[in-house]
Amino acid sequence: MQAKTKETIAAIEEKLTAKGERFTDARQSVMAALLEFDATTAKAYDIVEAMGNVKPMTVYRALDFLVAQGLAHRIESLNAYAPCVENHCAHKDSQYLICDKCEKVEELHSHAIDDFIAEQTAKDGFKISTKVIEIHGLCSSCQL
Amino acid sequence: MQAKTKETIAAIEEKLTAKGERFTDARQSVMAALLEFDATTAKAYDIVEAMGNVKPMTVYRALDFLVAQGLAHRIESLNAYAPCVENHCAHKDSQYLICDKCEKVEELHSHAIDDFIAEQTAKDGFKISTKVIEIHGLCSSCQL
DNA sequence: GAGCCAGTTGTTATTATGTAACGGCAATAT
DNA sequence: ATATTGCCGTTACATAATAACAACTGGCTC
Repeated sequence: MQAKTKETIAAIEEKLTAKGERFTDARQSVMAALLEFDATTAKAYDIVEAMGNVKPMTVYRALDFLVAQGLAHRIESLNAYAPCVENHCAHKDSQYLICDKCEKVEELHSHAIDDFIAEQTAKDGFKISTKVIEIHGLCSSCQL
Repeated sequence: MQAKTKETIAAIEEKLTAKGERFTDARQSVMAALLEFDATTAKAYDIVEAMGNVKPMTVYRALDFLVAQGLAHRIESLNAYAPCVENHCAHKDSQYLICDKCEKVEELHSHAIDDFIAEQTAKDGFKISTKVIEIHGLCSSCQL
């Protein structure tokens, strides 16, 4: 386990306990596993495998928790997850840039895109609850 | 089977043969089944069930074809499919408004949104290949 | 401390979703 | 007619996710 992972876990622990949430062993382990993939996406069963001796159910439950806490994102178009350590503003409205080669995920937080979509959908009288915005392609490093 | 479905199938047949594509029985049946769901999303296995006596593989193959031809869309966030009859411009860059109550899907074709995203991602040197933009919420009818 | 409650975990089984592989058949091309 | 290509049927399998229920844990209250 990378040193950085340990640090991050410790920092998260602090934040969660402050919030009154329980950062249990299972949750820590899954978060750690996710972080070890180093900003690339990981499938639930990748984590199951990486952890060894754990049941899928355990991993899915932990992932649900992490997503709810904004510590991970689910990437719908890949059935995968990415860790998220930075705590940005709302966190509900992000857009993901997913490199299909190196699998790294970057987040955009364009209020402009949000506003734009809100404006366009308002015309239809559509009431937005959640948005899935996942942009696939090649990151700058992988274009070489 | 609705009368409208038959018409639509016939129209598609014509268009596909003009393109040199084969609109086989399996493909027709799956397209018809998809249309019968009447603009709501359908899961692959819903179609398997609706058709009876068909294997999943058959349905998945037909769906792949239909998606490739722009006659259906895959909704990643639902693992589902929606028919698409109108032939709009590029067809690669649409945004979907998905009502979580009635399951109807509407398409936006906002060049503005596209341009905006292109502009934002250009800053990161990210080269876009495909975009998944799926907006969930309630359509105007279902808000009442 | 004893009892209680909500949240969490362990375990098993099951459902849902999607593919691989291969042989045969059908349409088209040479 | 024969080769080639694409399509289909079938079986088996792989991957993704959830249901259900019992047991445990941590913090409450009395």
